Order: sequence, then C-alpha cells, then structure tokens
Amino acid sequence: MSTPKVDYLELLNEPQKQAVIQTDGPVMIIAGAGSGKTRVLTYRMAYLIQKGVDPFNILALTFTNKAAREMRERIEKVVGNEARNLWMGTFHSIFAKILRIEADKLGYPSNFTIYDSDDSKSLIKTILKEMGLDDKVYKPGMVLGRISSAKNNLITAAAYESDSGLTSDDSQAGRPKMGEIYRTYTERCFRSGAMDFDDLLVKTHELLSKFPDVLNRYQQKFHYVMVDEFQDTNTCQYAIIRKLAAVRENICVVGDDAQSIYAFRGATIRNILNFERDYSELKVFKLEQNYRSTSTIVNASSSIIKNNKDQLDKKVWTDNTEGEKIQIIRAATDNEEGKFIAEQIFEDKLNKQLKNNDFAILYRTNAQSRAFEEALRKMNIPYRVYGGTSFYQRKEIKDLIAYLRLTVNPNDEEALKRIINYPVRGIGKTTIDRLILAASQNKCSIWTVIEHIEKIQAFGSAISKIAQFRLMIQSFQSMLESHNAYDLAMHIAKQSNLLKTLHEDKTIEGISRYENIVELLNGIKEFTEDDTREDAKTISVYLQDIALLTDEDANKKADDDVVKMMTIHSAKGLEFTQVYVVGMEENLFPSQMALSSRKELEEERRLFYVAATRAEKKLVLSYANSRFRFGNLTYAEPSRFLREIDPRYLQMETVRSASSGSMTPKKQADFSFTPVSKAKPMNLRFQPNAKPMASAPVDPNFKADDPSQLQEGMLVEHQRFGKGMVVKIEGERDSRKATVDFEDSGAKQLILKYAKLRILR
DNA sequence: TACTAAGCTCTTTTT
DNA sequence: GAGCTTAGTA
Repeated sequence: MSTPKVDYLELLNEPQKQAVIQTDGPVMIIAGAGSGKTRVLTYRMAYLIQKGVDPFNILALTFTNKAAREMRERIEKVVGNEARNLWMGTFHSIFAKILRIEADKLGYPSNFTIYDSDDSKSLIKTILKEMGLDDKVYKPGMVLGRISSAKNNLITAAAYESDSGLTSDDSQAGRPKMGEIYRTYTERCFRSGAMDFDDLLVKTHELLSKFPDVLNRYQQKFHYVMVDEFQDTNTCQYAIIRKLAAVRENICVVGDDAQSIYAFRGATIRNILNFERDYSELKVFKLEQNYRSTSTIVNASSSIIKNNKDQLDKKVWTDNTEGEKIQIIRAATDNEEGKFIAEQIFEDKLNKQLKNNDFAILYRTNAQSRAFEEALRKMNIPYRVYGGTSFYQRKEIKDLIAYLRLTVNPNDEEALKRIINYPVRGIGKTTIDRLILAASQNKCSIWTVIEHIEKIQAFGSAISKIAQFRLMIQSFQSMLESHNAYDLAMHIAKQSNLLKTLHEDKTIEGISRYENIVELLNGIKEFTEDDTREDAKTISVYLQDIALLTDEDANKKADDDVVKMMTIHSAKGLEFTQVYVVGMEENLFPSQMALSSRKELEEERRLFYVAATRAEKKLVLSYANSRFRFGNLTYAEPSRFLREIDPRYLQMETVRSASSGSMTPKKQADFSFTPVSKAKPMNLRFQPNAKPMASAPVDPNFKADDPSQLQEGMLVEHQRFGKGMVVKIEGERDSRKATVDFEDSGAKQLILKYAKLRILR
C-alpha cells in the first residue's frame, strides 16, 4: 500500500488532520458547530480510498439524503468516479437496501411496502375502531409515538406486554390496551407486507441478531464504518452499528452533543457516553475552531449553550472578525413581524449587495411560515418554504401512489383502503368495514378476502362491484413486468378514472390537483428515462426510490436564488450569510410542551444554539407581542432565551409600531418577562355567529352563494375574520377569487365559492 | 350511498 | 387554519 497523494491534507488544521489520518480502530470526533466536520468526514473517506481501500467496503451512515448526497459529491471531487461505489446513505435507506435483499429470512416479500407516518397513523385508527377504543383516550399520534419509542429501544410487542413497568404506566394513565394495540399493529403491518420507518431499523437489528451468517457477511463486507451526526442516533441504531463493526472495530463516529435535537424521537446523548465505555481503545478528537461565523455570533451562541447542565467539555472559538451585533426585533403582531423582516431583507439586499440566497428565515414550527410568505410576496422577494406539507403528502399524489403500491403489493392494506372507492365506484363504508372485519377474522389481508369474495355471502350485491375492482387491479398487475414505470403509471391513472375525475374538477383546488398529478407523472417519466442508472425502470423500483425521499430531495431547484424558510430542525447542517430566527416567544420557542422538564428545555436550548450558529455574518432575532394561533389572538412574551444571551453581543432593540409603521429604537433591556405560570393568554376568538356591526347594516339582497355580486371596494364581513374591504377580484364565476383586507387579520385571499361574506352598506 | 355544511379539536420538531 | 367527524339532505 503506497502513500497516497494527500495534498488536501494541507487544507486542514492539526486536529482535523489527526482525525483524518487515524483511520483504524474506534474513533470519536466531537465537532463544534462550523468546525469543518463535513470536510473531515469527506477527506477521511477520500483518504481511505486513496490508500487502496475498496469503496465497496466503506459504509457511511447519515441522517438525511441531502447530507449523503453532498458528501458523495465532495468525495467525488477528490477521488473521482470511485466514490459512486461507497455504501453511503441514510440509516433508513441503507437498511432498506439490506432488507430488500434479505427480506425472505424474516418472512417479508422483497417488494415490501414502506409505510409513512400517515399510513401508520391511519392503521392505528383502524385498529382502535376495531377494538372499540376511544380515540380521545388513545390518541393515534400518541399511541404511535409510544410504539415508536418502544421499537427504538428494542422492546418488542411481546416484551412490552410482559414488562410490568410499562403496562402499569399504561394502566395508570387509563390506557391498559396499549400493549395489545402494539401487538395488533405489528401483526397488521406484517400481514400487509409493510414496514414502517422504525421497522427499517428494528427489522435490520432482528435480521443481524437472528441470522449469524447474514451478520457475518456484512461484517466481512464493511471494513470501515462511519456515522455522521452521531448524537442523533437512537438505541436501535447504535446496536446495529456496533454489530456491524464488531469484527474489525474500524468505526468512526462524528457528532456534537450541543446539537442534539432529536431526543424526542428516541435519540440519546447517552450513546456518546456509551461509546467511550464500549470501546476502551477509543481515540477522541475535538474540533473546536469555528470557521463559519463572526466572533460575535460564536461567543453569543456559547453564552446561550452554557446554560445547559448536560454537556461535554468543549470550547468553541474563532479567529474570525467581530462583525455586527445581534439584532433583536420586537413586532406588534405576527404579520408585522413578517412585514418588518421582509423590508429589512429588501434593504440589506440593496445596501450590502447580497443575494436572496444569503438569507434564511428559521422558525420553531412550520405553521409560522405564513406571515413571512405573505410579506415576502408583497415585496416581490422570491422565496421557498422547505418542509411543511411535502409534495408526496398531498392527497392526489398519495392516491395515485396508492394505486401503484397496491399493484406491486396487493396486501398493502393502507393503499387499498385509500383507493377502493376513489374515484367513487359504489363500494361504500359498510362494505369496506365488512371487508376489514372479514380480514381480521380470517387473519389474512383484505386483498385475500377480495380474492375469495364470491364465497362470502355477507356481501350480497356489493360482490359484483368488488369483483370489478379486483379485475382492474389484476389487469394492472399483469403489466408489471412488461411495462416500464411511466407507461404503467399513465395506464393506471387513466384506467382508474383518477385523471378524468381530477380533470373534470374545475375549482381552483381541482385544477392544482390535476397539475400535481401531471407533475408526478412527469417525475415518473424522468425516472424511466434516466440512463445513468442500471436497475430496472419498473414501478416497484420507482416506489422504493421515493419511499424514503422527502420533498427537498425531489426538488432539484434547491440552488435557486431565493430566500429560504424552514424549521430550525431542517436547517441543521446548513449555513447562511444572514439568519433571522423568528417567533422568539415564550411558549412558542421554547415550546410550551418543553417547559415541564429540564431535559426538554435543554433540548430547546440546543435547538436555539443550532439556529444561531447557522449564521455567518449577521443574526437577527425577532418576536411579536401578539400572535394568531388556532384562530385565537394570544399575547406573547419574549423568549427566555433572549435574556440568556450575553448582552454585550446584543444591539439596541428595534420596535415596530403597529399603527404608524415606523421604526423606533428602544433599549434592549426594556423587554419585560413574567414567569410562564403567571402569563395570561388573552382569548379574542371571533364569535362564529357574530352580529354585523350596527353601523353597517347587512344588505338583505346579497346571496352568500352568488360570488358574482361582489365588487372591488365593497365593505364586507366574514364570520371569522371580521370586517374588511374587497381590494382585488380575479377569475370568473365559480372560480372567482377575492383578496379582502380585513381589519384584524390583514389581507386574505378567499375563493368566493367558499367565502362566507356579507356585503355591508 | 354520496355529498355538503357546520362543528369540534388540535395546538412541535422528522427519517 | 386544517383536518376530521357528524348530521342532514338528495
């Protein structure tokens, strides 16, 4: 093995370099924010390859597809095409790949379906209904969370039911059936030939535990194992990594305890401590120099995180210039907050010659994006919202995908329930309930019941309709091998009547749904015509492809010059010149639900730390005095995190007054803070049946269902938003849209067909 | 069985 | 604000 060409090592500082060339044995790299973590990981793999290690023998696990893709690209730049052969991907996708190969050992078909969380939740609901349980006591989301955390801690359904601690917890909480639900859920997934997200991890663990020969094969294959964002791994993931690396112990994990923000889904910092315990030969490297941010931002972030008790000893520092102070903005309402930040982005773009790309707006919850979208749109600033409802979560997309899924795997219960009567084909609720019942009585899938439907008397007149449906799906199945993904998907979209139904719907939503389906079909076409890949271009490969993709992964226009908006969680690993962290209000950030325990509060603080350290040059924090949430206007208080920042790094507060619209500088120390328990939310809910104002009598001739009467300039009233004035009307007849400026909640666009507007004189 | 309007409930982050 | 359930009607 000759010494490889390693000129890129000169680009690294000493600890980075040490971490790269220490290739053998267990290694842990503790990497502070902006310390060049990705660079080290990338060079480490490139270094291995140049040293002669076959990329096939390197396994690198990440949490997001994006991280994997970026790293692969960067490695390619150093070592060229060979990087393609690395086993690099997310935990979920790599394990899914292994499971497809080994599925039969666990009794699964190799074309098993992957249930997303919507599917899982829907299955839970079905089970609750069958068991006659109240879904207000057993909230589906909560039940799923409990099952998920059991899985991630490697507790099987059987183990759950015989664990006295867990069962007594459940009984005390009034939910004694939890174990039974868990067991039923597992059985139903199995019967449907489906795995949920957690199963991809748990079943891999099961596979490697039960089949020593399989384990041995993969241990021999993976000479080097690397894990990114190690602080986010859960118990199950850690157990798998350990197994895979047990023979050679060439395992390298990279993480930052200060950026652990996924404890809520089972991640545990304990893994970092366990790692030190489990590998006595461990070499630890600390990357502490920050190359990303100004010293103001680095120091302010450190001053935040030092309020946490749970943390490793680490001192992040930087050589960078001091830069601007951190600005705090107080706005009157959430809409004002949006307006103000949009204006500031506009000005900074001009004054500092920045591009849209340089700005990011980060928030705690997806719901907060709305006010900023409106404000940016008004200022003509292009933006893109990341996350939220993804393309693949839209109803019409899930519908077509459900057809594809059912064709590939007819046992897929969730897909079947979704489309058996959509588009409408006269198979009603009663019939469907009967099918589900027959399936659970016979412990088989619904599809098996349908296959034998003629033998079951109970269905009577519904039999012919079900048989027709069965024939349709079977005809699709017969085309699976002979047709490529696009041809078959198009055929299905037409034959199922889905395309026609959507095309006939001429409402605004209907048109956009149709467009989305067309877009999906185009996506499938692209997949089918992709020459760079060698695997078959069939529907089942396509489904495997997209099952673990998120919206961002599918969107190729990620590099557009737009202002980016996203939750802080999805901003991890990214950096921007100017960052706005908005909604800095107590109960929102930190979230209300995190205030009960120190651990959760500390996770919120780490989240704030992650947000702050995304910024290179300028960091702005904003909050609103009052905010609409769930139709309620609530008063808000500034987040405790604002007070935790060392005030030396803060700038004077800028206040946006609601009435005048002008900016008034105000002293930073001015914001008040009362303990959470004493905060009083003010409820200003609009009464659904609010009477029209006495001064503005209702026009008796106005018919709510005739949108054509509405004209620009008219004063109107809406039962929820209150009084307002019509400022713009677009479209014709049924599809007419009106933009109404409401006194209390700003401009809203309404589709007149659904708008409950009264015309005021 | 299918469709609609009204009402109720939630109230975090995601592979 | 959205998603879901319910009640009532066609």
